[in-house]
Amino acid sequence: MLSKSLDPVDFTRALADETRQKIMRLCCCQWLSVGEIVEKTNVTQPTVSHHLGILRQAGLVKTRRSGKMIYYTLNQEVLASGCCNLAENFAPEFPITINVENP
Amino acid sequence: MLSKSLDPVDFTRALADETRQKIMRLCCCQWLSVGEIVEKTNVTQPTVSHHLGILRQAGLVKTRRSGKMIYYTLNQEVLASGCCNLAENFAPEFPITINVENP
DNA sequence: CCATGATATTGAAATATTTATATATATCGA
DNA sequence: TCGATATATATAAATATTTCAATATCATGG
Repeated sequence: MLSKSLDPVDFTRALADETRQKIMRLCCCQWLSVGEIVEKTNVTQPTVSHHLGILRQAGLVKTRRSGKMIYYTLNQEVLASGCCNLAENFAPEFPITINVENP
Repeated sequence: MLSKSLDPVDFTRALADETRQKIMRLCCCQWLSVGEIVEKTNVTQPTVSHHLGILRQAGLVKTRRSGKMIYYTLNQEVLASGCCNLAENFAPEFPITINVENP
């Protein structure tokens, strides 16, 4: 089942930052701990936490705790449905569909 | 032919504002003059011009002059391809396609 | 329970964005 | 060309965002 998608303003605002998109790229298809994300970006740990918080609030990441570490991964489903929602709202003449993978 | 789409950061930043989305909604399927857009929003004419400038720079609106007036309409094609691009970048597991209308 | 390591939160500085007022530019009709 | 109207630009104030240093919280091993 596809998730309920964000309001387009909230959705785009959550995405509209270079550092957040860098983080999103990093944990797009894998689970990374905060420390690993810090290593792979040029920003401090609190800054990474801040951006992860914004992404989390928007439902754009999933989290999993393992011991002291918290692992993050991008929620691609929410991302995809947000993109479709955006297109449905602002580009109705160019219908877009998600080709959901067979389960 | 589908246009070359924006960098995801530029694309989302252009969209990430409530006033701009209001303007985008207004001129989504119609041509509106700046004055008409001002009437239908709660902001002043310079503010509308400012936002139209941001949308124009991102290629998200088309313009047409008729006498003293300049008409704007949303470039749905750029919008749609930007959405697809975003999804391709950040949600590769949920492939999205534009169903281009038959020409 | 305490010390340690991982992540989150607080507070503040730097920067960017949004908005409005004032002004400039451009087009048209007389 | 002048005046009127439509839109754009410049400037500045208010607000929001990004970032970091300092500190707090949370989970684990001893």
